[in-house]
Amino acid sequence: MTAMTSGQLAKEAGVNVETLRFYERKGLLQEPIRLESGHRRYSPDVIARIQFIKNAQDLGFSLREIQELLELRVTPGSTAADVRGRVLTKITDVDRRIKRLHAIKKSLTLLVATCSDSGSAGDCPILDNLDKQEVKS
Amino acid sequence: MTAMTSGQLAKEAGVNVETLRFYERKGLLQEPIRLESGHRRYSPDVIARIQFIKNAQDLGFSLREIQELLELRVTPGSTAADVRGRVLTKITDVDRRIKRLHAIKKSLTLLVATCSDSGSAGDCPILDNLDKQEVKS
DNA sequence: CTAGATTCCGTACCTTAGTACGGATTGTAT
DNA sequence: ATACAATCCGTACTAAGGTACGGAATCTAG
Repeated sequence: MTAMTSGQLAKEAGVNVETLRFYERKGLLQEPIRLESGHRRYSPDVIARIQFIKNAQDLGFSLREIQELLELRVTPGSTAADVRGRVLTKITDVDRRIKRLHAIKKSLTLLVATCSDSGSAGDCPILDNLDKQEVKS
Repeated sequence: MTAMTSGQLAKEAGVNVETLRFYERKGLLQEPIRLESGHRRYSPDVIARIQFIKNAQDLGFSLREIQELLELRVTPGSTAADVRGRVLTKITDVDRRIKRLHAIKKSLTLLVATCSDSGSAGDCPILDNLDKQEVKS
């Protein structure tokens, strides 16, 4: 079986059929050839492409960014350094988010320390502190 | 000036007027009294309430969660331990997100190491690796 | 008093990443 | 041949957190 239907591809790749159409609209998947009937016929290579998308998503890339990565792949004149740059930018981005979460955690931890675990919610110092709290990121 | 218009409140609190209506619809802000004309009249206390919301947002709480916190405040029978519990849950959540971001960063860093910064994008090993990459969270 | 600013309302729109729906065609198996 | 499954399409809907729009009514300053 050298070619597959949308249903088969969806199953193989572990995505919804609707998702295939969605990716196609977004330009993440090339428009496949069609039968006379209009039904799509996919090359099994598309499975790998979908894996690529999912892996990149797992690494924190948005579909927009993934599209750009995929375009780099085929754009003449684009260099490996370009690709590397995207990844480095993403690392910086991830670093920022980690820092921010650490700041949040710190604030939350301080907040918990103010609360003695007894008494009514209305008297809970946490709620009062939320009136003044500030997170530094 | 013991009472203020929506425009004044919005300005004082640093939010959009539309946001006030939005929060009202969401139940985050109590419906204010109205003039004969139907125009809203706010107590200056609402500024603090909006600060509370913004601070809690900064700490990673969603509007839904903030609403629950605000409800705890006035629900008879709810305890300080309840409030404390919400915050502890949020800390756990933040921890999970931090761990996940660390795993992502690690993978991205490994990815960058595979790329020699020269050559064409099509040959970049990063793109090949994205076909097999896996993030462990 | 009148112009221009503000506020009112419902609704639509935005982003992201899909999922769901419903009716019309095909494809397939018996 | 007939039934049932799969696919097609456009559109609408979801979540979250708002922002924008347009027309009507009201408020305020000169």
